[in-house]
Amino acid sequence: MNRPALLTKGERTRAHIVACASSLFWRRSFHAVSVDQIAEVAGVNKATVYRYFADKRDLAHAVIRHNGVTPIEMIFAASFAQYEKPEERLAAIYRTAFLTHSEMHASNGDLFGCPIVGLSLELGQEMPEVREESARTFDEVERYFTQIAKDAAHITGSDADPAITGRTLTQLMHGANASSRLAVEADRMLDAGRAALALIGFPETPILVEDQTT
Amino acid sequence: MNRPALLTKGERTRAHIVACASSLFWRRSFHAVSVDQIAEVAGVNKATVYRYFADKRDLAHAVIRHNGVTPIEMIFAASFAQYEKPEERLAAIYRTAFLTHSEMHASNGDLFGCPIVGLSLELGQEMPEVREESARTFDEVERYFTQIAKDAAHITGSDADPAITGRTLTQLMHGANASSRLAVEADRMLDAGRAALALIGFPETPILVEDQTT
Amino acid sequence: MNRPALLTKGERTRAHIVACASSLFWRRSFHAVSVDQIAEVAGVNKATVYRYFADKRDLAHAVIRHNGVTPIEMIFAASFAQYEKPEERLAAIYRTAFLTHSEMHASNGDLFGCPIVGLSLELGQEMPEVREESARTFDEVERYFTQIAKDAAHITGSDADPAITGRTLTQLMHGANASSRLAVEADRMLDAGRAALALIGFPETPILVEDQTT
Amino acid sequence: MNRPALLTKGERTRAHIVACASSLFWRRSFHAVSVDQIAEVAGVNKATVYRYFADKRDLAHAVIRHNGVTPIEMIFAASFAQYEKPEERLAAIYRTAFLTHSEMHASNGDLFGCPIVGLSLELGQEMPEVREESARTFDEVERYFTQIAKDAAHITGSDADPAITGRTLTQLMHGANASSRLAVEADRMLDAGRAALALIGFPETPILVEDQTT
DNA sequence: GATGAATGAGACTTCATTCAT
DNA sequence: GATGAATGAAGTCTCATTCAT
Repeated sequence: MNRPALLTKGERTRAHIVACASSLFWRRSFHAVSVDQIAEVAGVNKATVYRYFADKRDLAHAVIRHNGVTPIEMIFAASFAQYEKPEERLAAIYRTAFLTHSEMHASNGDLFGCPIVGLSLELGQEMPEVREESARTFDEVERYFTQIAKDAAHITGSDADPAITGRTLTQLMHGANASSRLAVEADRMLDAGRAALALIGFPETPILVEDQTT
Repeated sequence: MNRPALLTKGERTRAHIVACASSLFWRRSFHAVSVDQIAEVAGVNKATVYRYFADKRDLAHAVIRHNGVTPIEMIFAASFAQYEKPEERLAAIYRTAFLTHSEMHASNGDLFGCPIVGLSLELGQEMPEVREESARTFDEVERYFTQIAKDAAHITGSDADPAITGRTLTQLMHGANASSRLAVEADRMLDAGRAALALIGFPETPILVEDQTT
Repeated sequence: MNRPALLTKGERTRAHIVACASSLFWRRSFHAVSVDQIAEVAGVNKATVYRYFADKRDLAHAVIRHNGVTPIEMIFAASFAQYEKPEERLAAIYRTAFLTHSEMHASNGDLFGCPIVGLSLELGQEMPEVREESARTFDEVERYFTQIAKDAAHITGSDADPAITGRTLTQLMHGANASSRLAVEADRMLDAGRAALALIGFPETPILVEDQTT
Repeated sequence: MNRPALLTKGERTRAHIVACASSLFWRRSFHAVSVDQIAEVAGVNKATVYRYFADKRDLAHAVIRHNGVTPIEMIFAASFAQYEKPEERLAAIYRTAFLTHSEMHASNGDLFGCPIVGLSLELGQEMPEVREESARTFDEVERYFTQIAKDAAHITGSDADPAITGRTLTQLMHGANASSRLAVEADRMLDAGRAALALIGFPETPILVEDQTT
């Protein structure tokens, strides 16, 4: 999508289908979305979907991969690239997550939490590879959080184990996504963000520039 | 189930169907399980299912209610009844959750996290009532956790807002369930439990009596 | 079909579906007939077909079994029951086959040869069990023909091996069916019948009472 | 194939596609093989298939024609060219058929009988032209066999009608192919060959040089 | 209170075919 | 002369649901 000319027509079609499927799975779950609907939303014939994906399960794989790399690059790596201080990095991550959720809520009237967790919980038994792939993605997330914890401990002089703090930060983000979606309140993200900042010893760091709570 | 003689035959059949459906939905998601399969597992005719439930969605409601009340009674209320100190209550809650997950893993080779979240994420859009019902359940959980936070703050003299801590504890439990299932590791529950105890100011409280980390 | 009251409703439905499928496969081959068409001809819903048969292949099995037992009982056993002399038995078998073909030709304008061979040739690779089942059926046919050959040799004093003659008679019947269908001429059956009678040493035995060669 | 330099590239491509389709139809039937598979086996693009053939049915015609001329040239004409005596010609025909089947069995583990009959039986209703074309082919076969019968009668002094014997020989060959394939035994070909030789009055003529009965 | 039998709608998937390059 | 991309129609099979007994 960001390298228009470098993709062949087929690659573009494929990527477009993945994006559409991803969005639909996110909102309505894997089994509640039919291949017909995916094709319709993507504006292609159903047979075209099957030209690029062996079956519906294959689409789930592609979606999980798509959503594993993309958001990490866009949220975590971006925050690390832009900021140096651990608390600012953490704040940036939650800020992005919160804003994403807020916009989603404003434009859709709904809000869909983490695009991977739902799919992985749903398909965990049926397609263990999907769960494994998303577990790998969250390991990567945990690495980012552990780095933040380590840097923060360096500054605060805390002797807490950064690995453990990293895991807690990861779980807190899971919980933030889940409770945001269940309560349909983006603010839950901010609550979690503040708790996360407190956890690494920077309770005062603001997440939003102003008090623009939604 | 705990009041055997007070249920009519029909009520028992109904309860049995709900229990079977709950277990299946938990493991394989709502849409991946057919009414045929529920009937088969329950050992009744499919038409019998429809005698007790208007349709499949109705079953989802029953399951959510079943899983909202039961675990709270069994885990949270039990812990409050048995212990007085907030840290012991919190430790008991995580102990039970951990042991449940461990046993599940040992006997099934798999482990299914929270029986409500998956269903609610899956059906959030399609059946908002389900999401609302489970949101109510988690509000109740949050009340329990807030009580613990308040009692703990009383002892430690912390001036943190118990409402906020309660919410964080709730989100952490969400995250613990999610990461346990995704990683297929019951130990994630212990990690979260320790983080939770640290959060309320009792980092030394043991969750398990010994080091029986399965 | 011949024991109306002894079959449950389900068994009748099942038998009816098999009969319809058999007729369609015979005329148009297995792959050229859709389950929809079978259901329509049988006057039942497609899902009903799948209530009685695991899949379309399962229907092929049922059809092969249906056509293995029935015609042998009806043609071979009947001829053996009615006649004693080997040449009369052989003549009766060919007479029945010829008349069946003639009637088929008269009423349908077409003529479909052996109801098993086509299916078995078509599915030989894809479903070896079907081929094996029909091979067993033809072994049974060969046993009948071998018996005729033995009885005939006893009378004529021929020292030809009845097993070999039995096999030749079987192959000749295969060929008669094939060439009748390909040429759309029931008379081919008579040609083969006369050759068969000559083979066992009774070239003069008439197949039809009169010269009613359609 | 035997005039390499005289074919244009297009003609070669076309012939190659026919050969591949023929082989696939033979093994797996017409309807069980998709145009995709034919293209893949032939190593060409699917659209290329449609450059040479109007549709799939057209391919069936080409295949029937291909298999009508070729084997007759190769088996019957060759035998007539090489031998003079009718019994030697007949033995040569069955020898070739037997060896072809044996090799097929040895190399494929399976054995596919006559490459025309299956297709014709399958498509008899749907594409009468196919059946007619193959009927013509078998008329030609019958002419060869009738010639053998006439020559043999001349030698033996038999007064049997060569036309009738020719037909019987043709049907026997049909039956030999069918029973070879159904039983997956090339030896059935030899059985039929011996019966055929007996039929024309030369029961002692050997089909194979030695006793190399695979 | 329970069940065997049946069904319409819709799921996933593949087919033969065409078009633009 | 050949191909990658696309499609409408049709295929097999399953679903949630109902009815008669």
